[in-house]
Amino acid sequence: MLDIQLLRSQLDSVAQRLASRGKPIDFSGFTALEAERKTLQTRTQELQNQRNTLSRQIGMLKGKGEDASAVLAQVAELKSELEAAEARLGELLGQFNAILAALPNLPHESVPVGSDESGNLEQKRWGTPRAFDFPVQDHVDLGEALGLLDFATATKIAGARFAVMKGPFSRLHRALAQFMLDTHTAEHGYTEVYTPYLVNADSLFGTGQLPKFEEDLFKVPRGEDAQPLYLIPTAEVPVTNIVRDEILAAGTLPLKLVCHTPCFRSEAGSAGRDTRGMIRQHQFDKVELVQIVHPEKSWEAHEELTRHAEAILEKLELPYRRMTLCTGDLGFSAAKTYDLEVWLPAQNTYREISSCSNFEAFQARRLQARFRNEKNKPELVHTLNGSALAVGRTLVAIVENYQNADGSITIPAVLRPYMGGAGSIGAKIGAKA
RNA sequence: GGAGACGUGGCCGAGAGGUCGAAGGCACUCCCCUGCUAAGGGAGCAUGCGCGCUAAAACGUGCAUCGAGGGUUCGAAUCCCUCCGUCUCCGCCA
Repeated sequence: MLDIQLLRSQLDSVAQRLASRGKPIDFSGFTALEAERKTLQTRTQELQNQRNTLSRQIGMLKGKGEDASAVLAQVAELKSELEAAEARLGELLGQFNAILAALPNLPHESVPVGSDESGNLEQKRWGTPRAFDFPVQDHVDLGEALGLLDFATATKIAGARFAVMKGPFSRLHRALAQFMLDTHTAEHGYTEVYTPYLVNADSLFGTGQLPKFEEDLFKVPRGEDAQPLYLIPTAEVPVTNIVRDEILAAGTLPLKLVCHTPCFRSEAGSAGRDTRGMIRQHQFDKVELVQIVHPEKSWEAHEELTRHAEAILEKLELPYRRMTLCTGDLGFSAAKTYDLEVWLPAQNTYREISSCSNFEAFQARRLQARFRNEKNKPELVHTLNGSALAVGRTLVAIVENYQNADGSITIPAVLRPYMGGAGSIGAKIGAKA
């Protein structure tokens, strides 16, 4: 959420910066709305002040056993105007809140202006895509041939966009998550957390998924009057919400948290995209990094956090590149985002495997997540997060990049301890009857 | 699932329709006192928003906020309703 003060005082420059995201927002009604708000709020508070003053008099008079009917009559005169003013002001403030809740974050000055992903800026490449001397297969062909990846059964159990893994694939999937968690906790200074996979609407509002993006979520209705819950689309939601409505002591920052969870996305707007394989699923695992930092440290933290994600790819020796998302491709809540894209030889391209964002105070304002600053005053924190990494896509990347001519898959050295020492996946087990 | 109790400032805790944004304590900040071992005295100390002043603060003033939202009332922390949550007992259970 943007600062309402900023909107009031610098509407034009805010509108301009938001327009760089591609869809210009119509602020034409805003100025009139704001003018009405200002006079109405002042008038309402004035009336409330009169009512409060008179009511206090009534209390005093009655306390002394005196007649208060004259003052009561005075208050009665205020009543209708006050009620009307309060009602109208409530409407106006409701409209402001709705506008505010739907406005995306301001892109940082360093974000390149562009209309879509073609405007994203490549920052760096790491590693060299391997040259294959045999026809490259994708993870679906490789996995199904090994009998370790089964989409047909997943479809039977649940539907499209789910996967069943078996044997060494399942273990590799688990190994990846363990390896990532161990690296971030042991080498990057993160504290591992375990959180709910179902969250309430307040939490999703806090990180920015609600109210605008409800159709991307799986909603779990409950009883008649009970509030619905939602399956988390990312651990960002429960983990960042740890600090919702909190005022943190100054010494507790930065908070560096890492969390492995499944993520659930309805992929409502993605019908027909990436329908093959494990790239885009309704359910996938992810290891997420979250940092809650002092506002002056967030840009530094953004670089650091991105490096932590890159470190995983480097340890796995997977070629990748780092992209700075342009204004048109930037997510709703982010001020700046680096996407890490891993090389997928079967697609002969780089595909997103991590997204590392600085939200500055945008989420913190929604969350009312604050800390006591140097003046001992509550001040909004800055929040950041990044995938490090999406586990399913990492598995895809390993299977495809480490494939051998015979259809077996070499296990990257750093993962072998997690795989019982195995150096490759090759034997066909659990083949379909 | 059944029965009961409860939700107040950073924390603990009083208040039970009127001058209460809220006693008292702890913590914290500043000042004074004090040559010692978590000593004493004084002052300050919630958040958001509006308006004024300001370069911006500080400051002044008003409004709102005692889990959240509604209601009753001239007036609600206090009464009523709904929701959220906590605790105790019983039942059930991975």
